[in-house]
Amino acid sequence: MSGAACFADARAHLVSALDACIGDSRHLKRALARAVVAGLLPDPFVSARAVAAAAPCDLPLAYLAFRAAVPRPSSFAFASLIRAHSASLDPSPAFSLFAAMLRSGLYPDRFVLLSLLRASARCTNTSPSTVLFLHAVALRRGLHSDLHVATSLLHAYASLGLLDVSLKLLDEMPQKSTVTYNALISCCAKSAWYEHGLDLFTEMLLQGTHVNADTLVAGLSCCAGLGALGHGRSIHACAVRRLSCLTSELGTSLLQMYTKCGSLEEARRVFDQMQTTRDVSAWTAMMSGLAMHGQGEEALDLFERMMKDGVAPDSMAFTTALHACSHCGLFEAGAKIFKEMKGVHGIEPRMEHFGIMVDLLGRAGQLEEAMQIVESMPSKPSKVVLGALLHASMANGETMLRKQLERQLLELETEAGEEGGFFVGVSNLYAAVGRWNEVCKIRNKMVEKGLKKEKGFSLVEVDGKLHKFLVADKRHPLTMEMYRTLHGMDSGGMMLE
DNA sequence: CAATAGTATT
Repeated sequence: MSGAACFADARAHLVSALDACIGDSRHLKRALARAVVAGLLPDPFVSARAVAAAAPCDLPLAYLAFRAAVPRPSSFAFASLIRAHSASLDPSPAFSLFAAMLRSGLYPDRFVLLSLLRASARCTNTSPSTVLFLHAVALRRGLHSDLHVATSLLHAYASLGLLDVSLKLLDEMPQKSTVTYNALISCCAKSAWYEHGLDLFTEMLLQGTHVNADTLVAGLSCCAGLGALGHGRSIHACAVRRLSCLTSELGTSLLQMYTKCGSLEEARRVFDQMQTTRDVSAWTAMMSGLAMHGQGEEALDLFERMMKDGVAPDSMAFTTALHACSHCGLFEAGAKIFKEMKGVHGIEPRMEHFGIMVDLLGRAGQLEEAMQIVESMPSKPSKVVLGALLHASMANGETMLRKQLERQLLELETEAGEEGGFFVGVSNLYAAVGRWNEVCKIRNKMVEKGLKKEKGFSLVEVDGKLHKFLVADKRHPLTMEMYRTLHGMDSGGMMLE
């Protein structure tokens, strides 16, 4: 056998060995060691296969193989690493790798593009220009009409909150899949575009696009946001008709929908049906529903039962349990849970937990303790935490502290370039204590920045049709009658609940 | 090799 043939043979052998241990870090290390000994790891082809095999389970090892390539890593090696990062907790290194890839003169292919779009959608701090750039790349390379690329692109825009762009893209897509719709509907729910989400759901049914369990989950989130009980019920019926059993995801969405729509009874019924499929999410949704309806004690009972059932609480479960305590005035129970969170369960409290604790202690009149919480925090308190403390100091007549907090909060606001909603929130806090000077200052600042708060509105479902009412809305033909009824409820001493 | 529940606050 000639030298060249021998080399090729050894290389092929090694590559198949590498492929055989994808995801198995220990075996991979052994195969890599053999590659090094045989002097084959620098071969870009071998290196790339090693990167691909190691990336899903052992990133440092993948980088080792990546850097070994001579003269440089191949496109395939870049793609594997970028893909691994796009799926990880912090996808941002995917972009540095992409930059390095471009610098070494390699073009992004379909796989790289898909991974980068996924990374954009999952990063919390992606800038719109990143997605715009990837969009341009897709167009330039003629990949924009590929169904998966188009779906990922639409999802990337939607994750930024640019839903109008996503909807336009959807409109222009020659073919759309279930996944395309699911991605968009769930983003609508996340960005409070509930009505659009439900419209898309209906559109799917009308044009015969297949609806799966995930579609129903996304649709239910929209119903929950709208309080559209009727629509929620028909999605529930749809689920019962199509699926043999309730998955925990679907059950959890149903719980959320029913409790947010005010039907605790139906939520309970679903929860009872879920005996074998209850996980942390399901327990959490039920707890939150109870707390929402003023049943804090029951929520805490559920929290206890969950742990007895052997389901470990996570960060969100604690958020919910603490909120139940704060909301229902169970101050001692809340303090105990907060302590045990780290002490017994080893879960580090985060910003939300601190915020709820400050709120809870403030309501209990324990301002000292609330301040201690803020001082004990590992990072700078967010505006929510400071706002809770401000609220507490106002309720407790602490002028000094209040003044200090007001200054801090305003600084935070101005540097962050906030949206309208929070400005209004802060100005309401000032208004509540009659500090009209401060109210004026904030309002002026908002005008300067061209910020406007979206008008408040409520939605009411009657006979399956949604009706929208803006603040001080008088356009409905039956306006007078409605206001009369409202006033009647006020003065007639009619009690709700 | 496209998307994926449950929380808190405005």
